[in-house]
Amino acid sequence: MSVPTIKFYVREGLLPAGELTSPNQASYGEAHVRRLRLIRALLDVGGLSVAAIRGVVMAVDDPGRPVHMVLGAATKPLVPRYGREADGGIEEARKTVAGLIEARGWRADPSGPASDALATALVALDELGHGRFVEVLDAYADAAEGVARADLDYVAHHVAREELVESAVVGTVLGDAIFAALRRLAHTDASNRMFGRTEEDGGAE
Amino acid sequence: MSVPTIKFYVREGLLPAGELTSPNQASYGEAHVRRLRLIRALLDVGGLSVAAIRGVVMAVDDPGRPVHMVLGAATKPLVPRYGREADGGIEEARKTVAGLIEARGWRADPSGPASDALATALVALDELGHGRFVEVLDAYADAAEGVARADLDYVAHHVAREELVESAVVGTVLGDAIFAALRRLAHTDASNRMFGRTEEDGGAE
DNA sequence: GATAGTGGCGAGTGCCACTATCCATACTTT
DNA sequence: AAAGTATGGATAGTGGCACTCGCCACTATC
Repeated sequence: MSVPTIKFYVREGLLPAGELTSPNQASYGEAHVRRLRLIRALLDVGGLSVAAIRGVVMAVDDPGRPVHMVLGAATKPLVPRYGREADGGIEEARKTVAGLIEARGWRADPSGPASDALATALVALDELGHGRFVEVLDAYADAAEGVARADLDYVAHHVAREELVESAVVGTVLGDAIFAALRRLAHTDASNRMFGRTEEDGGAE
Repeated sequence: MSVPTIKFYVREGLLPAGELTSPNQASYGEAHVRRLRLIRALLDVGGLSVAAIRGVVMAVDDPGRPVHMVLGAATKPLVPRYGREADGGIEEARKTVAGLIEARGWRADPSGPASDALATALVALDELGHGRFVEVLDAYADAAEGVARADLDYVAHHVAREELVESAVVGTVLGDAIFAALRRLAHTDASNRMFGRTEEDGGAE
């Protein structure tokens, strides 16, 4: 971690400035190192932009807000922003999403950012000729519930209350990466069973 | 979709040039439109780079190769490239991953890119004080297997053999996005149940 | 026959995550 | 005490990437 980079993060508001002991001497503590690791994790593994990370840390550092609001604010920058404003059929996709939320009994906003992201992805899939994919959406939702349960379980056992928000952010971002990697491995396994290969370089999907 | 952008894609090798009917007139067909949609999906939803997409389409278009090799080549650019070379403890994480693959009986390469990505994420988690997370890794793996089964099921029923490779790419990328969104929704649900909120703006994580 | 569009190509744009340079001051070494 | 080095702060520059512009010769269209 180079010094100029750290200065850059301080300027961008990702990292609090060290406490000045003299006009040109500042001291950094364990909290700074920890924050730095958080930034690197969100940046490298999560692929977040500096602006998004700024949003996250501002929410994490906000002292007086009720927990669930901080959670909302902190995780809002985590859902990726899709460029295109869906050429068409987005309404139908939204209905599908709303129906899923309804059927599952989820207490979630059918017009929130996560629902938007889901609808956008479904539209893209449909445009590529995979409209029938919605038929397996339930299996995905089952898996998502399973993962969410595991996350809650972990949080309940291993996370202190004051670390809750940061843990939620970390878990959301790194959890995505971990699950994606596991899915790749499971796909590789399936593909190799199907086509009868067992070793070699990259591993077929 | 602006004309210069399309010209750019052709130049970058993402999109085959149209068939020239005159020295300066080319005709584009359904295949081009489809390819364009694929590119936009990978770019916008999947967040792939142009270079990665070039790798994908080259593999997809390669006619003579055995299916599993094309699958491997096509999905290789899909696993994200993490910048940092893990400060330490990567060896232990690798062992954890290898152990998981072994325990699951997965036919997957414990030193392939997906395994690498998983190990990197685990290291990052550990550095942030969440080393115990490995305890819930099995639940994640269960979910990943469930999703992979659903994917296979979908492919078996709805995908023609000649579309297999492209579908695998699309499914890998969009599937990630879809699952991530569903996970967000499931988290929102859990959080709202826990903190007793039911509506309002963004949806708390 | 003027306007507008096309293929092809090199160069330019804007955004983003850094990185280099500078300055004045302060700590460290000898 | 003198020399060298490091730090905080600020401004400007770099490189990569996904486009985007402008130019050219030519052609399709009104």
